[in-house]
Amino acid sequence: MKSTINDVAALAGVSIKTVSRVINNEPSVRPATRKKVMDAVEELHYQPNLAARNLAGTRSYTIALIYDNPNAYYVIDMQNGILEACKARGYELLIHPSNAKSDTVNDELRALVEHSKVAGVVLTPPFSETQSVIDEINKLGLDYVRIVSSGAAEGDEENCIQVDDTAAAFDITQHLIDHGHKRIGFLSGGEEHVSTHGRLDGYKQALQQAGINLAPELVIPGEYSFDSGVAGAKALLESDNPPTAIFASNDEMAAGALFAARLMHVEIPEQLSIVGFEDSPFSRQTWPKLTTAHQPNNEIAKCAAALVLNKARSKGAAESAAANKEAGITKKFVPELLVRDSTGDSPS
Amino acid sequence: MKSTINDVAALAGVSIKTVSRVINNEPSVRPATRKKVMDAVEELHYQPNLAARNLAGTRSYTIALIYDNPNAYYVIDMQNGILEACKARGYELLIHPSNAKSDTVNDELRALVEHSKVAGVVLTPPFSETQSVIDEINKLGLDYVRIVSSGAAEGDEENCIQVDDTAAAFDITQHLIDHGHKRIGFLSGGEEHVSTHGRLDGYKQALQQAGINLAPELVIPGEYSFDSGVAGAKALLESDNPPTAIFASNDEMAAGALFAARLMHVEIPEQLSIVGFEDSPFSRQTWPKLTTAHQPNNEIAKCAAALVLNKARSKGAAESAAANKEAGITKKFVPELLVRDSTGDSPS
DNA sequence: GAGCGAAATGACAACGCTGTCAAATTGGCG
DNA sequence: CGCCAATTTGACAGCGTTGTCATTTCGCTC
Repeated sequence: MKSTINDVAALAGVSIKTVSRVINNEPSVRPATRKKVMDAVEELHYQPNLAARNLAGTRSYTIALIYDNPNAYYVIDMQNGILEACKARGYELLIHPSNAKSDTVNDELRALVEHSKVAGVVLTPPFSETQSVIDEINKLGLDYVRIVSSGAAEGDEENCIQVDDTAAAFDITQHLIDHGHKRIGFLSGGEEHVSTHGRLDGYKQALQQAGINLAPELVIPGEYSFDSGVAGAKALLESDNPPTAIFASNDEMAAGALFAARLMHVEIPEQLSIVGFEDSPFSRQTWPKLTTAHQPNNEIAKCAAALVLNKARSKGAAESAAANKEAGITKKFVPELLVRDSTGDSPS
Repeated sequence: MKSTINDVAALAGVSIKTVSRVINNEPSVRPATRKKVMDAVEELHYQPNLAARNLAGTRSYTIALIYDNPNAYYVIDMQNGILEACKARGYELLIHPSNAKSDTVNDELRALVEHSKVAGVVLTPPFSETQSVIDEINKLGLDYVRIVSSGAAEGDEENCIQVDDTAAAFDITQHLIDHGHKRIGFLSGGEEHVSTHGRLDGYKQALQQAGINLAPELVIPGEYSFDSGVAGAKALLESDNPPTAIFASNDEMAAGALFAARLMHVEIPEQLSIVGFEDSPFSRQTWPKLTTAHQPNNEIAKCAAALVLNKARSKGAAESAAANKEAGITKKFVPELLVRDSTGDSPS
């Protein structure tokens, strides 16, 4: 039924080692031989057994996605993107949700390597921005790719897929300013995320460039959640001198802000403009639909996965190939402004 | 660094086979020996290597989750539940999104078995309700658990985790009836889902029991999506004799209905009541918050995973254990009515 | 067409575990 | 105290690959 490398070798009339060479794209196989083998592979629908490969080889065919993110859409997008890249190259993906608070990631990482012989990992915030995690990974000799907010790439650009939160936040804020808004509230994400600071920076830069003074009371701390968006927007709207627009650090918070506005009978966008960030599916399902910044998570994930996979692969093969193959992999993304219905001209 | 079964055997002063027996909980090991081995395992932090196990054994330590569902929350809940169960038993989970339309599942299933030696699968709708898929799985000799709408369990209750959509839909409809609603619109999910029919049945039964005639024009076909909810609700509201309440087959459709209502300046719940189904996180983030039926997906997934895992395990061990272990596994769930703010008394 | 270095191929061990089956140990009983 | 059956333990092969290293074949040169 299921064919092994032996079957292929027999059919092609070569040794199993030669088959191994062909399927691993190693050099030193004559074209004629290679063809014979490939034909046999084709005919038998041969697929190398992963367990055997992982066991025998020095390199492994499994990578892991490590995350701690309550946002289902984000996780799914990431996951699907990585899965695509894996499938294309015959790799397997281990999903590993963890807990940033509990501080057990490092142990889990070690277990992942020893227990399942993982070759590489894709790290998402906040792990991707935590030094101790990166140190551990280096100690373990794992290949990795960090999906980070630009600020966190430091001297490690090689291993990072960057999202330029600052530039995108600048654009968003500018959009608000263009509509005549001068008092713009800012709902912050969690302190531990570098993106929180990046987005705040973009907001500040846009204000400054427009000659608008930063009003510290308009910047509300929060944590990337719906409830936090509700609370933040409420605080803002109940203040003495409420803003005419609110920049929520992500779509969930924006949805929360929308909820708060509704609660307080504030019309959107007539009396208040609200923007989000990420372009989550539900930013299209709110009323009104949210103006936001499109963050292509699926694409980001695909690039991240392709990057780790190339690394893992280039270990054995020609190192030079690495740079070569990175062509087609985008390493820096700038979420693009997406104007929908939650923003309009300033009422004042 | 990483210890193998040999290290444990050496430290415990026994053969590797005995160690194997202990870690697999096989009988025929004297308590004293067992303890020696367990101490050694402890001391070395030994964890069996999964690739080796999968390669050597007849049984495997990997299961797969097969799904085709655009609802990120659903998938994540399922996934996390299964992951928990897997982790507890040292299993690995392969995530396998597929496409019900493309009809490639069967091939993919086969590849999963041959390529990765998967031992069992958890199937979610619509695959769990597709006979050809189930046939293929049986042919492959895979253990499986189907998460299905009650109607689809047929004579295969043993392998099913059932969700009683009919009972839950009945309760929801009853809730509406209790509030004086007599014209209740019904927004259907996709035809291919058995749950669609189950929910419709519950709706019909409640109407009948209350002596309300079914108005066929109030039942709108759709497909479990936001857009479909918008369209369905619009059609209903624009009709000559619009309903005073709408039962949307899931929360996404309900959110769509909310959107349509807003568009048409219909106040919820004053002029129209809307209910959803599933208790997705965003049913709490709409305005107003949705009345819905709480479907405990995470719990369902955990039970499903525990069930496949028990099956895979009991293969070698005492068969009798199976029934025993199933204690604690719920096999039938009835989503519970959750009254929030989108329903109220009938205006008429 | 003999000789040589390079390229292509193959034989075989090893990866870490489980399954099979044989060997050793145990305990009960006459 | 010895014998036998039952229980416990171990030796060894094998799972399907890859890595190492030896062997064969090839393409030239003179």
